[in-house]
Amino acid sequence: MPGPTLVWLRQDLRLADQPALHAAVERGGAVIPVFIHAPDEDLQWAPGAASNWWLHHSLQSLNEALNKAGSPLVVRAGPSLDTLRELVVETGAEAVYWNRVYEPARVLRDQGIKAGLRADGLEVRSFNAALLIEPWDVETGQGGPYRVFTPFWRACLQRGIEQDPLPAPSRLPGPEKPPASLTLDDLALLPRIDWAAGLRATWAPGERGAQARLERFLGQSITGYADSRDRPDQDGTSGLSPHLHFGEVSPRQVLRALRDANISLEHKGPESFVRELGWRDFAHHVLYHFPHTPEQPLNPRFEDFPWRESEADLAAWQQGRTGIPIVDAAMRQLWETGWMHNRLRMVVGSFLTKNLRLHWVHGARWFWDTLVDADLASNTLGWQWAGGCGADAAPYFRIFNPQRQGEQYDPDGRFVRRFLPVLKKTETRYIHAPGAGGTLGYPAPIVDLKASRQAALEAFEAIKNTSTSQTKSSSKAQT
DNA sequence: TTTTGAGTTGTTCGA
DNA sequence: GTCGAACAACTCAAA
Repeated sequence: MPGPTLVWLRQDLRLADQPALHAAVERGGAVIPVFIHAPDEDLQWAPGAASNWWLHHSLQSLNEALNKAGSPLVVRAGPSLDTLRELVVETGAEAVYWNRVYEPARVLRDQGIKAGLRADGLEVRSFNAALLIEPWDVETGQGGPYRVFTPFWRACLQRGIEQDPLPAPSRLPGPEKPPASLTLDDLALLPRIDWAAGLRATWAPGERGAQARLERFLGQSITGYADSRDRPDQDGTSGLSPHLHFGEVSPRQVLRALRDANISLEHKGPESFVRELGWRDFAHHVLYHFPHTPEQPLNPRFEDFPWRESEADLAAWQQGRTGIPIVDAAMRQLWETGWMHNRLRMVVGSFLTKNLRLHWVHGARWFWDTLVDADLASNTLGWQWAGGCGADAAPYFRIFNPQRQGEQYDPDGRFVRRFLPVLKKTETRYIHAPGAGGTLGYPAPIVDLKASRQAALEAFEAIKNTSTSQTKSSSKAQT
């Protein structure tokens, strides 16, 4: 009988299609699932408040499932390597398994941990649980990483993205004597002042919540997804982003569910949804190969971009009082529900970086603290794209007109009225520009859209020919 | 090495 | 309201 296996859980908080857990059961011997709280190891990108709220509930749900299966979750706090070593001593574990993560700081950390534990004589294995294609699985004809989505995705599809998900273990052999565990409350992940009512009303963290969300999406919205996904006034998106981030469901399981429901990937809706899963992988690809991008522009020309600094404007944006209804409603949706519709992320991102001309990192930081789906890869890619300095080969400087976006994608103003009750009685023809019709209690725009657009174009002119946009060389790391 | 085709999500203007 | 063209002429990736 082999000695126990520690399964170190991070962003893979599920039992089904769980490669590390599955391999630990296959190995034989006791299986000890472990969660280690070590936010310091994420350096300046430690999880934010909304993300921690989700994590608490996801761990709670996971613990119930693990208990039922026969081996309760062991919760610890402290440096990951030291904690794993302590647990090895306490349990007599002979192996440590985990599923890989791809954030630069964690990649480095995990390399060190793998080497350290192997030097201790342990069997260490890591697995892919989170992506269809891992960052090193595809490369360009020249042998480098991709910087443009479409060729990346073509290469992924050519390679094949479907793989059979693993079944959930029916039973987990627990240790004879379970090691001591902290309670979830000990981790103090929940806010001290309870602002999470809107989150509770919106979300059901955990593996079952993820399955329910997936089933609802496949039953309701996937057929018309190609169009309805752009409509914040409709329930047209999957809402799977936080579940995917925490690994409560895997993209492989999502693909399998599509197949099981006889939904053809050839059709427009499903095809565009699966491409969004591709964007998720692409974000991980870019972050892995360009680890400086959470703070530095992928396109180095933007190092010289003349960003403005204005705490007042930043605060107005954060708090949803810019005087642009679609922007303000979106920022309040974020604050209340911990989530924002994808199109609105582009709209508020463009407004912050182009109209207010504030640095995109300010936006990335605010999203990081307020999103339940905050993910370093996706957040970084999204904000670099919004700022114009990222993986977007378009030959012009893209500036959204938020009023126009509102009129186009929230034509009746239903979304705006939902999050800005002060505009409840505003006529629809004025709902996206109440400044023109005059609405009591709603601020005038803090910036003139036309003039600020012009100023952004001029600022872009200033850096256009400063240098070639050769990206910084990538620093590859091994896992 | 050089060439070629193509690139998530847009806006404005004028017919 | 709708449609097509102009915008300005950039990079990426593959052939």
